Amino acid sequence: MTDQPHDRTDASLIALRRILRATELYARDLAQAAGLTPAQLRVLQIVAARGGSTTPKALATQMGVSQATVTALVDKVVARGMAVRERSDQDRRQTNVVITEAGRGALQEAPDALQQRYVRAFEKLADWEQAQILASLERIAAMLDAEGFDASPVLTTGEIKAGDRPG
Amino acid sequence: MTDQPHDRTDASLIALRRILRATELYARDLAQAAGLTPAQLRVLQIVAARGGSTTPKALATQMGVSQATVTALVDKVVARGMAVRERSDQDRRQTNVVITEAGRGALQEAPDALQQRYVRAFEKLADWEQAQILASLERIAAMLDAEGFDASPVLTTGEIKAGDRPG
DNA sequence: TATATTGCTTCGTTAGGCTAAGTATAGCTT
DNA sequence: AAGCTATACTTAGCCTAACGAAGCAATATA
Repeated sequence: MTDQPHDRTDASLIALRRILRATELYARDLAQAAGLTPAQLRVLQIVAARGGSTTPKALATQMGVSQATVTALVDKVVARGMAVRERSDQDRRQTNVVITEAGRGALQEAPDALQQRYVRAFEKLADWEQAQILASLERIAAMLDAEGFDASPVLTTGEIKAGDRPG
Repeated sequence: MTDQPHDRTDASLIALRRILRATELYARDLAQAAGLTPAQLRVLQIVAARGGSTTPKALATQMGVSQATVTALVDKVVARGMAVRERSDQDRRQTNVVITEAGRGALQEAPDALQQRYVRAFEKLADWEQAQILASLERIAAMLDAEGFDASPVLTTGEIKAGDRPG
C-alpha cells in the first residue's frame, strides 16, 4: 500500500467498512446464541444498563427508533420471559420495562456484540497503541457526529459499565 | 477522562458505538434523498464499483447475504429503473445486473453514506493524523475480522474507487 | 369542567432477511 | 447420448424491524 493522502482516505474507508461489517455479522450470531434477535438484545442491554428498569420512551430515544417499534420489541422480550411490564406508580401513563432473572441470564450468555470480541483484543495491546487507537476513534466519532447531524442522543458512559465486561 | 487502561477500553467502545450509530442513522437519510433504501443503494454502489455490471452471486458474496435476498433487492432497483438484468452470453445460467443512467444519477445524488461525511473531514486532517487514524482503523478491523470469524469475504479496494469520491 | 399533552399500544404497511423448493444451464461420467 | 451432479437464479412463504396514523388512558393546564 502506498502512502499518498488519497490512498489513505480510501484505505481508511475500507477499514471502517470492515469494522461495520464485522460488527453487523457478529451481532446476528451472538443474538442467535442468546435466543434473541439483535434488536431485542439491545433492548435488554439498555434496560440492564439503566439499573434493570426503564420506560419505552427512554428506550426509543436511546435506540433512535419510534415508540411503536419499541412496543413491538418489548412485546417480544416479554413473550420470551426476559422482561416484564409494570405500571409506574408515579405517573400511571408510564410503563416500566423490568428485566427478569431469565433476561439477565441471556445477557450473560451474549454480553455484547462489540464487547465480546473487541475488549479481549484491545486489552492485549501495548499501552501506547491503546492510547493511539482511542484518540483516533474519538476523532472519527467527532467527525461523524458533527456537521449538524444530531446523532447519538443519550449515548453516555452509562450505557457500558466496567462491571458489564467479562474479564 | 482519566488514563487508566480500563477506562480506555470503555472509552474506545463508546467511540466505536458513536461511529456505528452515526453511520447507520446517516445512511437512512442519504438513501432517502436518493429515492432508495440503504440496502438498495449498496447494491447500486457495488455494481458501479465493479464497472457497471456484476452478477447476483457476486453481490450476495460481497454483501454477506443470501442470493434470495439479492434477488429481492435487485427486483427493487430494477423496478425503479436504476438497473436492468441481462442474460450472460458466456454462461447462460448467469444474469448480469447492469446499472442504468438513472442508477448512476441516483448514485451521484447520494454517493455514499460513509464517504459523503467522512472524506470531507478526513482530508482536512494533518498528515500525521491521517496516518495514525488509518493505522488504528486497520488494527481494529484486523482485530474484529480475526478470531476465526469469516467476515468480509470480498471487500477489497475495488469497492471504493477514487473516482467515486466527491472532491 | 373542558381541553390539551403525554405515554403507550394497536393496526396496517414496507423493507430486508432467511430457508426450502423450483427451474434452467453447465459439466461430468459412463 | 443419457444421466447424474453442481451452479446460478428465482419463487414462495415466513419472520423481524421499522414506520406513521389513530386510539386510549392518565396527567396537566386553562
